[in-house]
Amino acid sequence: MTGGPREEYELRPAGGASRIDYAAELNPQQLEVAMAGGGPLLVIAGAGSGKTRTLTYRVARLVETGVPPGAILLLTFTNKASSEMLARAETLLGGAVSAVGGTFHHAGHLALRRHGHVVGLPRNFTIADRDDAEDLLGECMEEQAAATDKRFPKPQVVLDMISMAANTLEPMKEVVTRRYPMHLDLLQELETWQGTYAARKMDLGIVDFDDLLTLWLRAMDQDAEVRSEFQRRFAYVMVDEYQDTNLLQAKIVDHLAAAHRNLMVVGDDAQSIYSFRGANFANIIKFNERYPDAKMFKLEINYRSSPEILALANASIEHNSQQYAKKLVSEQPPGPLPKLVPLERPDEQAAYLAQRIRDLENEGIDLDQIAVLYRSHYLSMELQLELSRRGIPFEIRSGIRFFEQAHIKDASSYLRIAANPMDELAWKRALRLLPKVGKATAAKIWAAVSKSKDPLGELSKKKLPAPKAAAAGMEDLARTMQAVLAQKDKPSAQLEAVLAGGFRTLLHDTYENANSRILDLETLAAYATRFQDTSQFLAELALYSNAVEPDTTGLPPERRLVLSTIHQAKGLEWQAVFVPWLVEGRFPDARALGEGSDEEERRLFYVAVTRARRHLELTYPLFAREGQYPSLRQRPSRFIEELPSRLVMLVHVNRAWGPAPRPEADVDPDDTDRWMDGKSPYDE
DNA sequence: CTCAGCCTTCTTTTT
DNA sequence: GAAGGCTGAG
Repeated sequence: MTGGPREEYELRPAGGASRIDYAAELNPQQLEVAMAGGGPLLVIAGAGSGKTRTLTYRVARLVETGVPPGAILLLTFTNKASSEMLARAETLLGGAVSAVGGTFHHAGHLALRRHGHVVGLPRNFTIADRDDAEDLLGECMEEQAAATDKRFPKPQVVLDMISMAANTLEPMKEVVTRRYPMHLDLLQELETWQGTYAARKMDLGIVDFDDLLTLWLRAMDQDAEVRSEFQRRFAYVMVDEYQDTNLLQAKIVDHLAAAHRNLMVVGDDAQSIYSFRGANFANIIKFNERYPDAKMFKLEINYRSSPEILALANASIEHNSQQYAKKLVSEQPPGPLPKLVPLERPDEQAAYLAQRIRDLENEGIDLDQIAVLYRSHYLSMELQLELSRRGIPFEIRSGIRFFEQAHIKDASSYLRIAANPMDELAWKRALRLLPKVGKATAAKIWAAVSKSKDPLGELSKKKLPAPKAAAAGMEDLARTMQAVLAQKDKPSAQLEAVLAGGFRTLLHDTYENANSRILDLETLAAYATRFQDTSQFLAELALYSNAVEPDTTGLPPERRLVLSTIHQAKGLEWQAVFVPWLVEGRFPDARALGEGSDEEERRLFYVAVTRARRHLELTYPLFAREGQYPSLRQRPSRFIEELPSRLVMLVHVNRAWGPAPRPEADVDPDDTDRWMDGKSPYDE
């Protein structure tokens, strides 16, 4: 192994040959990072501090100093981040960079296609998305006579636990004790399900999202050849959003960098917001313990927000105890004070937001430069109604994902069967599309078919345990599958075959908007032409599950207001940002608080406010419905209460303003008995 | 056994 | 306002 750390690609000065004037285009802090040599580097990049720019210039710099682009591995958190960064590096260098970049899951997928056999995976494994995984786990649980038992948590919950164990590398016992103590009495069962679920996936040649990382790590752990191949291939490893990596990912990174130690991790501890899915805050906070010789850099100059907005952000995050000391300094001219706006009720809040959005638009701010960022998706309900009523166009970043829609998954299940005839989930999905075939019949047919070495061959035989009513459907399926198989590894043609083989008709029979769904599938087929391998195409579908819906209208994109969760807004910025629902229980979220300290929620608040460039407004309702209680006085969020009052401008909104005002004590007389049971902890 | 329709419930964040 | 559970008809 060419293990030689820094010898392998000795950094040489770019000299006069460089087409980039680094010193002119980067600030001194950024420049240091871009020009730093090899070895472990920790970059604390504050919000809006030009992190992507800095990383881009570093990639360019490495390439200019002789590192082959293919030897640079850039691991990111989202597909968007990696493609953006690579694209910018290419522009910078004026040519294809071909550095290897992508999400951890993407890299894990490529690694397993190559080396999966080391850990017992067949070459044609298929990827199960979250829904599939839940189904499969549900079946494992049912086999243990569990699903019907009401004591047992739902597969959804159990999968959360299994996933948490995988991502934190903790034994199930630890996960249950720490995060699900109410289920401790079920530990035995949970461990059994965990085991059968893992075994079942292996049998069927199915991997879930977590397996893409778990098995990748296992392959490197077990096989020195595999390990050193990665270490040789990627002489420089960079990790973006390091604060959101979990222990599993950290281990993978440690393996990759073990030989050469050319590891640069970039992140902002103040923006660590993914502990709910196992992110390990300690990865970044204690990086120096694992890499004592690491050099640390800080990017603290903020190019995005006004000093007023940063003052608020800095003041808020100060309440967290665990963090690297840093203070964002604004490069922007002074702006208006952030506004704090209490409203009477959620309806008034929505009306206020809509009105202010119109105001800002009239002041010359484009709609797509305005965002409403909320803690949880359901908090946008009233606002959506209000915006529709007023005809303000908006787009929601979240919700239904294109590739997760039923018709997309249904159609691709045929391709999955073709790629991996043992894919039980795909079989059942395809079978259940047939008339008169439901859960039970599908299971029977699968049981019969899966006994054979050639499940697909069984399909054409007439002996399957299908009811007479389903016979015609079975024939259709057999015929369609033949057509799909005939187009081996041409996913586009395969999709066309599915459509032609009765799926088009099926959609018309099932959905009112069949035509738009057919159009979706035709668009997908067009997109699929770039793949020469059905497995690759299917993996892409699973891994890019939140890719934006392809534009089938052909119309120019409208300028729209953005509605988004804060999680999805990370890394983005807008001229004006509204953060509604700042009351205890909603933001901070009651459930999230239950998991421990409020520091992650505060970081979420920090992320939200640092998205704003010039206008920031924080709003909350004084009264709101809570479950069966139609109107309870709300307590303003601690994130508001703890702010020094000089940092915000308190705005009082005339109650007569907005939609029809309601009586103060808005209690339905018929509901009073609910108030009588004395159980409400909220009475004030 | 399927499937439609009516019920309740409970609203987190996602590769 | 979606999704899951439950019921009853075919």
